[in-house]
Amino acid sequence: MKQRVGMIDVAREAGVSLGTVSNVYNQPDRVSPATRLRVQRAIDRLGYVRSETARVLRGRPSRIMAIVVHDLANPFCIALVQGAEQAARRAGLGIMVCNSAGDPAEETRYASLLIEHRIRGALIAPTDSSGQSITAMRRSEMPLVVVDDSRPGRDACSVAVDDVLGGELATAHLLAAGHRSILFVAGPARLPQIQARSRGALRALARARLPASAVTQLDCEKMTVTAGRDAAARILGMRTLPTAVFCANDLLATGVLQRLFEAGIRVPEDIALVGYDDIEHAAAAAVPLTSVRRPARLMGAQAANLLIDKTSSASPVEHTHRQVVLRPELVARRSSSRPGMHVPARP
Amino acid sequence: MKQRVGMIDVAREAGVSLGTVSNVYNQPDRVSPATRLRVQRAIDRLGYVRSETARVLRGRPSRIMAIVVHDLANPFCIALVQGAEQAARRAGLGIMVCNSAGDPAEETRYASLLIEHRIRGALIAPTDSSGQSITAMRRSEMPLVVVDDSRPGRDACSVAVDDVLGGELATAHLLAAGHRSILFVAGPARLPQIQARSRGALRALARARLPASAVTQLDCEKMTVTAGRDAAARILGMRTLPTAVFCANDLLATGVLQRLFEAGIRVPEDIALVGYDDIEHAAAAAVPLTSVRRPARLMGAQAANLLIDKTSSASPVEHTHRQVVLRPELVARRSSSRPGMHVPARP
DNA sequence: AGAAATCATGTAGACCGTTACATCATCGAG
DNA sequence: CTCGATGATGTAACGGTCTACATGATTTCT
Repeated sequence: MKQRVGMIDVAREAGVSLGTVSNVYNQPDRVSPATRLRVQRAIDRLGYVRSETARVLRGRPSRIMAIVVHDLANPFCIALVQGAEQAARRAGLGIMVCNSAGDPAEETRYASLLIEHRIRGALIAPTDSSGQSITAMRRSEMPLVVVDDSRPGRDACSVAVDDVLGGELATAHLLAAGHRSILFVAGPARLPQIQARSRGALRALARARLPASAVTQLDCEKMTVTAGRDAAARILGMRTLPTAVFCANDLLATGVLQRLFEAGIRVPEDIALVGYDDIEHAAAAAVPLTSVRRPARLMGAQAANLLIDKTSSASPVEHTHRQVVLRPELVARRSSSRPGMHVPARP
Repeated sequence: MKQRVGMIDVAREAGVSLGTVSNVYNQPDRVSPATRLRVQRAIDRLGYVRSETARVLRGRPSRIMAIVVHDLANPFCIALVQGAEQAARRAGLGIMVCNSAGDPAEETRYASLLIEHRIRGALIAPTDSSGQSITAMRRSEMPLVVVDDSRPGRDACSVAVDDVLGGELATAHLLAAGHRSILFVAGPARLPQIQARSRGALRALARARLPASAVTQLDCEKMTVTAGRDAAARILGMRTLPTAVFCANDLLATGVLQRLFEAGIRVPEDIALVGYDDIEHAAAAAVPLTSVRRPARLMGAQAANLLIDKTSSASPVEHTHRQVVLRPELVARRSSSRPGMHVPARP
């Protein structure tokens, strides 16, 4: 069982001093080509690998960053992760994925794990608005980028989508198709994203000079397919059915679609349906789903790049927080098309 | 701008020595309750957090482990990650997710990143059979668990599914429904998993005393929805259509289903369809998809636990590699039901 | 009772593998 | 002979863990 081989061993093997080996890595041009080669050979011979652990301890920025999401089962989060992973990979970094599963306690636990590891920084899609873990991280001076939190906070970098506009787009689309009885199937009302989308719906009504009563809201505890099925069950129990349903999320919409289908209600003929996020699944559903697209991969990538810039700049003091707000986009598909003017099946 | 606070600061604040603070963490019962409390208070007051970096450098096992998958876009891999993440969380560890994107070079790059970081260990779903990165890791003595590689190697821990059985189950199911002209839409033929499923198909034929010609194979470069659409296009160009299609993967099956539908071919009436993996999406498809279920989350969790056990045992020398092989299971849904005996729509 | 052994607490100091910085040779040019 | 370059060396951090040892109080033995 051989001992771990360190820089000293390499130095001895190459017949130079410790510092020279370090220089070969960090200031190659300060070392004469001959010595450099000798050191290189020693490194290969011994199969030496630098210890990041020691480098970080010495003050170098870590090459690991983290992304904390609230639901790994949600394709939107997955897309965020993919985007971030891709950007990180380009910069030679690795990504730690933390699933808070919507539990603020888990989020906090992960936060302390990350702080203890002195990682490069974190992308965080906060679970609750209180932002306990965020303040914990900020206290530890860990670089942070907040993702998918629409509230305009000037005290941190963030990447988000204009959810008010998103809600407006969806609603306006349905209004334009003639719907005057729209149900907004919302997620937990405490989430700022949900509130924003709801405000967007109202704005659409105002723009169209229609009464606020044209949209009613139905809150759900979770934003999953199952929750969508439950919501649909509640819809079916209503005295008068809405003519259109706008869901806060494509998973909810998928659940609603399934349950309505089972009840023999046709989409879009009987009820028009619009989702949110435009996850990949949406286009391939039984009835291709109209949805408000949020560019998740792009968001992940932008957030990661923001963090990388932030932590690469030589002078971290003069850093100003940047807020990126992306525009959502309505993707019309069959689930909301007016009878007789079907959108072709091909996505 | 305050200086980072370390153990010495805590010690000074509590009026004890450095070692005592360390003992409060590592051997709490060696220090008197009074002192312990005093130290605790100092820690809280100063907002001190231990540096994992320093601990690892001193020889403590890291609290980060990694999982390397070949395609983050594949729900099967996501499920693996979810399982591993859950298990890791229970053990207080964090998971680093690395997407090799099917590129052995990336896999190797990640491998060295992981080694440099001296992480706890790695779960790896290898991209190519050569296993370059695996040998790199093994040379560095990093604990390893191979996931989803069916080849029986006694030189590493592994968690896999019996893919031969999986291929047999799917084929036998179709044979039992009377199909005698089955097409196996395979992935890259070099992948051992694909080879195993193919062998399974042959075994099913042998068991049923049918000629090997009852199953033909169609290779695809990738295993994505798009590849599935392309495969379907090729199928449509055949002189005589098969009566059943068995896809190496649910993504392929989804693509095939879409393309066949567009061509006006009904599933299962005209062609029966069976997928593999049983991703969540499969049950919710337009035509619920029959599939061979692989318990991905369980695999991820088991692999993670294997790794945790391995790295927690006091005596790492007397460790014997364990190979876990799980049984796949056929989940019959409408896409393969015989006309007239429909499985109910509800998944 | 006095010496010795036991015990609970703390302390001191040597690492772990790097990096940064100050120092020190060496040598040709002016 | 002094000056600058240039290249290599030595060493002090970084923030912990851990072993060995000092301290004093309490118990045990003779």
